[in-house]
Amino acid sequence: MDASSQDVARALLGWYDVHARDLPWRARPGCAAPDPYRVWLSEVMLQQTTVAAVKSYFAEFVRRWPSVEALAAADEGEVMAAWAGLGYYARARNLLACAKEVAGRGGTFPADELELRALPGLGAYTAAAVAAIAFGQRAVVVDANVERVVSRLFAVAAPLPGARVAIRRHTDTITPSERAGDFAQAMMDLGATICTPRAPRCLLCPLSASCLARLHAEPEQFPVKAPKKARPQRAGKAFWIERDGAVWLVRRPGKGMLGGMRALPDDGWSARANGNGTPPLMGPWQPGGVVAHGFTHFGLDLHLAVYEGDDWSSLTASEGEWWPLDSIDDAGLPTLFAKAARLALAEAGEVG
DNA sequence: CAGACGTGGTA
DNA sequence: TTACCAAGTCT
Repeated sequence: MDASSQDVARALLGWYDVHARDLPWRARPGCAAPDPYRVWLSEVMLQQTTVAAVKSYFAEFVRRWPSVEALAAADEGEVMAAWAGLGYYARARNLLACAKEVAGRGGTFPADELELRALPGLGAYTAAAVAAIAFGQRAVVVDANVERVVSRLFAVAAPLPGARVAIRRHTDTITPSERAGDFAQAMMDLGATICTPRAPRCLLCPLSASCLARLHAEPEQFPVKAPKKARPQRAGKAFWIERDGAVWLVRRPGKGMLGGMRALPDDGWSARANGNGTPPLMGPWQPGGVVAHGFTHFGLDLHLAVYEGDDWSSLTASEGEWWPLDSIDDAGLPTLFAKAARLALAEAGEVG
């Protein structure tokens, strides 16, 4: 590490000592060492997810499952339901699988980055982050914040994702041996509050004197990104089947879209194709409203179809369950189907 | 390696 | 309203 790299780390840590965000999963300064369980849980929740969205989920998870052993013993359906609304549901499946692995080794997370990387749901970023934040290891932590800060600091002209190798090399250069966890969190706090995607607050930035983007061009021009592909628009149906104050819910297959989540029956829509219109039982159906929902890789117009018949005999318990409408909020429906349920209940309310 | 994989907030 | 963006991982 040359002198200027040390200057960057020193300036950033000095700024962090004053301006660190107070977040629920962070150890208070001067208090006990961070709890690896809380660090890991928060890092998984924060993957592609905002701090604001994570806070209430983190509080509820640590309340219900205060330790990795407690989480490892949890019912999978309850974990999936507790994750409902947070998105990227493979994270919840991997979370439980990881908890079981860690519980199997005595409830102790490995402190080594490579061993962490081998656990379910821990990729390059999360393994480095947990090694640094929970265990104080020097690890090169690169997330979207760090990519933005570093691409500006060094005016990296190559577009993402190809520039990742160069950005990682630059990050390695400025990462200190001491306080590696604070350094990583400081980079992320800087990216979240000062070195923002739009209108960065360079006048408040502790690194502005070293920033090549600020020197040569507009900082907003970094990071350079490859153009994005168009997002297809799809249409499909969700089926609302009500009986004696309960609605028929199914469990989606373990993998793929909304995998493992409780759901309304649907007609097979996907990112690739519209639904085929096939309902889960024969009989009279009435069209309901439409829910517009945006996924990362496609948009969906979900058309609600309401069953108006009185023969439910073809619905078997192995395929689904009757869920009481007065506790529909506890069903653990992902947001798309929670919206659809809200719409169905609102329409029923208007009629009745 | 490019695509699959959620959702809510912001401009 | 559309588009982009957020502490990525897996295949």
